[in-house]
Amino acid sequence: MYRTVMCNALRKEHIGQTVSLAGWVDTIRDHGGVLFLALRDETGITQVVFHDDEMLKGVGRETVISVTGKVVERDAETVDPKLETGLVEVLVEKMELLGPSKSMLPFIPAESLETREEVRLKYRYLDLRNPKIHENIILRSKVITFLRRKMEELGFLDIQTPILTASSPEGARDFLVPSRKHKGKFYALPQAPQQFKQLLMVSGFNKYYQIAPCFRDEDARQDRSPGEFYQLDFEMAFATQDEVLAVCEEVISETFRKFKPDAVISEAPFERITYRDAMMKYGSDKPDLRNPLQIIDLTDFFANVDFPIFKGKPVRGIVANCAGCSKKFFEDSLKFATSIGMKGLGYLTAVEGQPNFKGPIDKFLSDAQRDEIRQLSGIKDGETVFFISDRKGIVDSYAGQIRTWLGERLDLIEKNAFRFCFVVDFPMYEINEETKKLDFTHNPFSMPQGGLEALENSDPLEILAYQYDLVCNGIELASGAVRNHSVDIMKKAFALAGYTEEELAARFSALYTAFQYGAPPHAGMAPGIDRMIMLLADTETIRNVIAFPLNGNAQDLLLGAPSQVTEQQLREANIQIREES
RNA sequence: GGCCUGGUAGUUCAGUUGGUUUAGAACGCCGCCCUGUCACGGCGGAGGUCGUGGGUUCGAGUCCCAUCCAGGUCGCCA
Repeated sequence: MYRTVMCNALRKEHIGQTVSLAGWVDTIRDHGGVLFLALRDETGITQVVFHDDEMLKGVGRETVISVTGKVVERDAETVDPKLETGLVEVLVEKMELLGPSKSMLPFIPAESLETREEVRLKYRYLDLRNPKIHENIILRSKVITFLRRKMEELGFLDIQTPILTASSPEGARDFLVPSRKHKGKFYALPQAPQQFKQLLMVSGFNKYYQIAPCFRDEDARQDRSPGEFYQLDFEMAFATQDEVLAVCEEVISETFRKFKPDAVISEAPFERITYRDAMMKYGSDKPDLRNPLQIIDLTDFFANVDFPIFKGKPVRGIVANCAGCSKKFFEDSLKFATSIGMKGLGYLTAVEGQPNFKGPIDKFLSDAQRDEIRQLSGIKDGETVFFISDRKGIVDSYAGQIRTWLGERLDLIEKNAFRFCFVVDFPMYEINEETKKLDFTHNPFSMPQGGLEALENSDPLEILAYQYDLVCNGIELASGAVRNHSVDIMKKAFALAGYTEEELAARFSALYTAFQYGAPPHAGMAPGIDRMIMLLADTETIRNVIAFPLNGNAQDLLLGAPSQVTEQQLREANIQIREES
């Protein structure tokens, strides 16, 4: 037996007992004749005391030892209030060195957060000893367990789908795995279990879920780990959009309430915002509702103002209280605007008791127009309205970025809050700027609103899909859709995007065929596990909630992946490496 | 792939307009001292291809060019 108690177990009532502890040496304080050693395991720290420094030969920081000794009370003036075990200590009688450690560590675990990420990832096992990072991984485990319990309770079945599968049409780049037995052919790792979960619905499974690994060969972001990530993937037969959103609401809000009991969390039902409204009011399809600022449309107003720069273009306005803002604030706002590609940033400030506004655009306005803009914007004395104008297609994004900048700069973002909303009614199609042809906006599996009738009789760009996102604090947490389970509607939907029935049948042969043998209507969703835990752990990079993450360059610095393989492995996989000139 | 920022001791960083003999600090590491610390303390010490290659110059950590690496960001991505 290495230990009889863990390092956070001992309390006053254990005084007098003989115990064994095992763990890592956190610190050693040598007083010549008496040595204090902080022994750490996953649960905490216990101070153990040596009176013979010979016993500690070869023991340094991060050495793994086990000790046996008697639990004694600490004198009142020597208790350590920072430790839960601080009232007692263990007088060591016997020590065993279980795992020596090099004395020169790349970094001290407790200080890993100040260390370059490259080094942290190379010595990830040391990094993971940092209690903060360690806690994130424990939290991850607890959250996933909670999600599983919740899904089971709601009647979902946990079903595994293949990892070695066929290249799928999700839109991202696939990871390919060469086939040994089928020369020149490849498996692909799933970008999501999309087609399989739909096939499960056709198979008669009523509710499916899975903590599903997803693989996409795309570049990393702060909130997007490269290569692989996990989703709480679920799908429901005979379900409407509202029924899916209700499940999502229940699971997500309970999860956040359980793991963030002190935070302000949106009450279910979460606000539903149409894609069109989100783009207009927040300038983004993933609005951060902690930011109270909203964007207003001033296009019609400026159509009648003799201001050449805005003439004939869409114009957006944001009212913010900048009273007391310095000249530098306005200079910075302009600097930010130009940094994101805007040509300028106009504004007007309402001054108490004055009919005219302060700001460069005022001189273009008539008195009637000044009244009108006060009405339209609801601006009050001391407030400023900022104007964003550019061509359609980019003006919303600019307005959104200005909204975010103002919110952050003016410190308007609500603290310790999780503001959820569903963004719904995404357009089914969009125009591809290069080819001038119709593309699916999201994925081609979504059901168009209005069904076949809409596809046949409406302007395709006006058709909405039963496609929805869950957004929290400006982060896209989940995405889902009511699926298109009708072959007839599918044919028409693909025809509009320029695919023949033969192409449809070839590209999606499994679904295309399966749907001809009795497919139930079905719908689902997939919240991102990593992002959810990132929010719950209140950490700024997604790599802090993954035990062994790839770095931003999609490399595993610990095991050294990707790596070269032997000639024989290449031969067996029927792969030849092309020499670049 | 584009752009921004960075790369100096094990780690985190400083290093001025190119010029102070031997490139510094903190933490860590090693040695000695210390019987009540808890981020113990004191004294002493080791530790550097200034990312790499080339160039300018009497002289380069510092300037120029190229290149590699890292972080962020856009493209990409649900």
